[in-house]
Amino acid sequence: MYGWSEKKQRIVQAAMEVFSRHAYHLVKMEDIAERAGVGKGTIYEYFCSKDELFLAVAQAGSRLYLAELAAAVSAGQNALEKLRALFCQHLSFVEKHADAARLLAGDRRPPHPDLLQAMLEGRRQLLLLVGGILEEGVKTGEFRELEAAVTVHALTGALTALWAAVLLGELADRDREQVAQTILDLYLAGLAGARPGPGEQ
Amino acid sequence: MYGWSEKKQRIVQAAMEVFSRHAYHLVKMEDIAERAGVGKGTIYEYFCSKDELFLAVAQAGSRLYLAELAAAVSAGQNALEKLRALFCQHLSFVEKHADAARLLAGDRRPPHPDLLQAMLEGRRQLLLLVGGILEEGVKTGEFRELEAAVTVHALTGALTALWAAVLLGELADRDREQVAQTILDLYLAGLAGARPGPGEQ
Amino acid sequence: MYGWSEKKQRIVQAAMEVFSRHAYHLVKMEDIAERAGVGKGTIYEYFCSKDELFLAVAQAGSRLYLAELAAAVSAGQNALEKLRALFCQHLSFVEKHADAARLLAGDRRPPHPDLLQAMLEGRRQLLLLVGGILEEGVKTGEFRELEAAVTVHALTGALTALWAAVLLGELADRDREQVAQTILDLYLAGLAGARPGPGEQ
Amino acid sequence: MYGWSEKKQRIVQAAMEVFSRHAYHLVKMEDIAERAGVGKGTIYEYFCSKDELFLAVAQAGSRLYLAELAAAVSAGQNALEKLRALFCQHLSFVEKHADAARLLAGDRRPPHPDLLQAMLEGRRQLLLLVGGILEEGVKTGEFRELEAAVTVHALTGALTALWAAVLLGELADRDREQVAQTILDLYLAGLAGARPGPGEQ
DNA sequence: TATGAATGAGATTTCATTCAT
DNA sequence: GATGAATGAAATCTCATTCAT
Repeated sequence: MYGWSEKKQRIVQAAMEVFSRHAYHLVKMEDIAERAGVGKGTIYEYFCSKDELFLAVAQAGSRLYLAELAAAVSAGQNALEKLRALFCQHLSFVEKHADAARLLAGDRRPPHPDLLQAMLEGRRQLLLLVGGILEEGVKTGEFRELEAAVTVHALTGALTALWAAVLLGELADRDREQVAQTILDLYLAGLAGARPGPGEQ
Repeated sequence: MYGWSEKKQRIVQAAMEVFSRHAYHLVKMEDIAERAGVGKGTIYEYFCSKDELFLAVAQAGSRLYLAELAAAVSAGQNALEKLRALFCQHLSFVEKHADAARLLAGDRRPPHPDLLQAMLEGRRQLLLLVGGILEEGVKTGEFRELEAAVTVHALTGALTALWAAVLLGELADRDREQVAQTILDLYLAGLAGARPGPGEQ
Repeated sequence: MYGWSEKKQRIVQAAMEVFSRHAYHLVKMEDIAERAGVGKGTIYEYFCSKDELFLAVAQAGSRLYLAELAAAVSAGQNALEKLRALFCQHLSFVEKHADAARLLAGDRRPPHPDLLQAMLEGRRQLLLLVGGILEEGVKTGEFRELEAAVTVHALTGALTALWAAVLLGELADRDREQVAQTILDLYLAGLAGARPGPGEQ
Repeated sequence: MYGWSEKKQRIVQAAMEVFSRHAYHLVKMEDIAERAGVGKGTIYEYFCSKDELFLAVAQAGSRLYLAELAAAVSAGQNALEKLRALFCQHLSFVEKHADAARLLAGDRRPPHPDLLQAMLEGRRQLLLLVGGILEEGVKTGEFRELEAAVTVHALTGALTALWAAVLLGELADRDREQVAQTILDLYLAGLAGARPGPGEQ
């Protein structure tokens, strides 16, 4: 991605903006070309099909997201800090990269069956990242014994749903930190438990 | 929906099967007609466009889901039971109605911008249902004080993610009850808390 | 036409109303059926195709027109009277049978090439009728020597154009008799000649 | 029309040839494309719909006709000469531009109601042109007092009918000049009057 | 390399016609 | 005879893709 020419970058950026706002079949190559400020044929210098372009865009978004997330998480010293970093970074991302978030939260189904595996790759990475945090927490005793392989879905599902809520403006009046804290409390203490005091966090 | 003719039902059923397996633009009206065992033109006797058919299918799936969910939830005597019913019924649904679940978990983006509001209706209903459980639990003291408007997204997000996991076969080896229990534990006691004993459940 | 059942008549009448107002390809068999108050399939009990129905309608209109015209003309005692009757009756027709007039003045091209000859039949009849008047007038000396085969087109063309003008409302403020007289004057005396006195008419 | 690209011209030309020979609904876009030697999609680069193409063709024919007619007429020194020029040029046109004439003499009804006004424009222009000749003639005393608003329809109707006759081969054996002279005599001297001597013409 | 005019496969949709009732 | 639900051939129009410039 970093070796990409400036023009290729422009095309991907434009495509992300368009694909994130409209369903795949409503997006015309010409729309993307226009927004990128290049000719329609130029796109085909860099991508051999609309499908491939979509995949590239989805993967670019996915990689950007995962890179930022992984970086933030890895800065945490323990599972708890990592979990907090996960939620905070995740919520930051949707603000900085609304288009990418909209794309990643949107169509799950690939535009062509052949791309299914490629489009599931990002999901796998995220499950690994979150699963890793869970397992680390269990190992260190920060978290109780739990079934990481199931729990991980609850956590990643929450992430996606938070993006959707933000993008639909349903959390527009809320502070990001406050939202992250609320979610963190939920997953740490549960619905029934007392809110942990500041010292425990 | 119950006043629909048998043929309309067949068409919706066929459309759900096809739309749930392939992206909107990959689905041809002819595919649906063929699967429904009717002529292509017959679909247009009942739906004026592909868009409208898709919407009808999405709404049929959504209504079916919400009806089953609401029925199960309302049988619970308190918030805790309702939450358990929510997860159990949700996981049952994906087994009985894999197509509907695949459709509801799939495309978030409407095939045409005009349909956005209609397609968000099901989401609103679900948020109300889950939000209601949370608020009831807080009122009765079953749950601690919490921000229902934020928490609700974590819960609904988990639901969707569980479907995705099931549909991708990632939970194929797990018992549904066990999964529901794991999730329930997570949301009741949190990651840090001790697993509640049987008496507390 | 007189042996037609009442239902066939209703269908032809409805078809005339619709075909006279909209281009052939904009008219749906269902429109006609609805206006006739019969089922769509019923039309096919009487006519085997849309083409044939159109032809029947055109011919019905044509026959009605020619019959009325011929009757009026034949009442004239000489060519001059016949010519006057021609114009008067022609202008009456568009008032009494606006739909038929609109149809006859409208599409010249048949909806299918095979129908060309049939649709030219009415035209031939009209040319014969008008040509006959001319030849009679020449023979009796009422009219000067002239080329009937050419002149006849000028006269019939005027007829059609007058209908068009009436149907477009361009002669709405004029009395029919006055219009007929003006046209008659034109053809009798020409543009340059003096208006013939009443005794000459 | 003169700024049109060569390809657009080809398309209009091909469309005129096809539309002039077959009813609107029998003409397929592919027929036009094939005759123009372009791809089907290429037509849509220049015209957004079949309707619009038809309108463009009709207007192109109409403009060509009116331009040639107006030029010929304006060369006449007086009303009489103008009237003669009108008939001569009119008859020339059908020989040089049989397709355009066939189209203009054919369907009066627009393929879509919305196009009615646009398609009546040419008619209006012709009525103005002919009406102007009549009024000039009356003013200069070349013609007697007459109702131009009515008479004009007789003249334009004759024009159309002459085209029809020519296109149907009914005047195939006649010399154009002779036909024009016959018609001119009719309108100048009438049916009853003596044929004007050469000096009067 | 960059372009966009040209293309035509392929999609949706219409509607004349059929035929079981 | 009368009906209208069902049909599928066929039309318009779109748009991903190509390729001459």
